[in-house]
Amino acid sequence: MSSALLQDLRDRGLIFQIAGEADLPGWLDGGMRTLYCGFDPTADSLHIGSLVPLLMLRRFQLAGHKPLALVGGATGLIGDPSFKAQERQLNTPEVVDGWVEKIKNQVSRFVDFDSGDASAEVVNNLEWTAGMDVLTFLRDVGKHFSVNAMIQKESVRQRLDREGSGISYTEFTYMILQSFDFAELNSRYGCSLQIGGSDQWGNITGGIDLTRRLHGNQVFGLTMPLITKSDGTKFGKTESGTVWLDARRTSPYAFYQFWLGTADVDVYKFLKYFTFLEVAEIDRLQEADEQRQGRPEAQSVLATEVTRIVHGEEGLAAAERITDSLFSGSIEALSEDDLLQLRQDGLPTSTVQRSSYPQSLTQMLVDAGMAPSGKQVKDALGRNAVTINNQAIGWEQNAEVAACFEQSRALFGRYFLVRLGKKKYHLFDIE
RNA sequence: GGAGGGGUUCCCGAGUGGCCAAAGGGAUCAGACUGUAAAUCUGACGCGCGAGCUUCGGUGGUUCGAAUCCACCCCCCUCCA
Repeated sequence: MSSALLQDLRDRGLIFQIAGEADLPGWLDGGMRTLYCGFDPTADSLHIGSLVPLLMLRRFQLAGHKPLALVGGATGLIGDPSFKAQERQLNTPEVVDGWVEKIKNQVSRFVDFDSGDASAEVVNNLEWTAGMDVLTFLRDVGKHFSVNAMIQKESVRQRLDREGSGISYTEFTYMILQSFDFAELNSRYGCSLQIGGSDQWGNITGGIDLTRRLHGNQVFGLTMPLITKSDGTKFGKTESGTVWLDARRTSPYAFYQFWLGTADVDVYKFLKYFTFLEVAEIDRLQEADEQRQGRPEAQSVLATEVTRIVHGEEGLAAAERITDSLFSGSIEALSEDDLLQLRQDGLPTSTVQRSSYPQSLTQMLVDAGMAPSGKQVKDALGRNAVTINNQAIGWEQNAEVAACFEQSRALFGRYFLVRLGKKKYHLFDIE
């Protein structure tokens, strides 16, 4: 059953490196196996960078294996130096602890906890590290690590070689902690496969070595490729920052829009990475898109599928509702209920008092978070790139806020839909 | 503790007394072209509608004038002890 899984993962381009490649297919076919992937709490939410490993856990579960999602309550206190250019600021234990709870919750949505023997579990590595004393750690764990080998790892190479940065003993120890996790999960759960991003290779192989030395067991590792975009810019960022999995940080609407904006050259690859659609189906979609003139369908499929996975049917419906009304329907066609719904669905909204308008439009839009500085609004105004209820506003009207938001032009006496550029919308509720 | 090298606007990185709000590249934003894509071209890119205001690790000082010079301090890196 499971060599098929590996084949599928290969077809999707999801496999970067495998440790124990020769034995892994047979081992997976031999029955239900337990695997794990770690997620460190570096914020109160994971971002889309964690989506591939999360879905990977699910893919293994669907193939009949048992996934463990490890939330790094301990490792999150230390900070992973892998491929990081600089030493990171430590967070307080209280803060990290709060994040652990949130991330546990988040992670739980991606795997199935009611799957018989293959039911997922969430574990926290603080459980087996918090009580360990330094001498035990150094004698029982540290003794198995060769510093000579550790400094050879590519993941810390730039911190060791590069002039102008360095690495603290604390971060250098991270690898040992994560390795110990693997060994510990091996003895507690019989866990024998760790998956992670390609940047985790060094940490994973460290854990494989330690498990063999400590318990004499052969375990496996599998890494996924770094997600890249064809234009070389970083995946997962938008002008407003990171794309988070938490709906409170990135609304389902914004999330949906993020995927909709995927470049043609990347979209089929992302469909394979981020959805459960069959590879053959994705290939068919690609062919159909290539036959057709003009706009491909793939982006829409991608946005729909991923938004459904992360935010559920309801979140998807909200995102589609806003998208449809803003980008295809004309806003005059919206009912007051529709506007309220958009607001609830996560369309950015501000309430402004009629009596206390800001001095200028630039100020108002900056206050609303539509642009980081007045300069950018000014620029947009100069190019007729700002519209209020579909009416273009020019630079000369910058100081005439009241006129721009004149009540007679309002939708339902109070709403103004302001567009900046092609894609940024904001609803103003004038009281 | 000693010697040397560094800390510049989001990032990388020039700049060593005025022509510096500070080269260049990247990222980002807007416009044109399009398909809410890419590529390309154009413009913006410390803040402010504006007059103007605030920046080059920190604090003082020299000077008509300092990112640039001086003093002290903080932080980072390399080598030595």
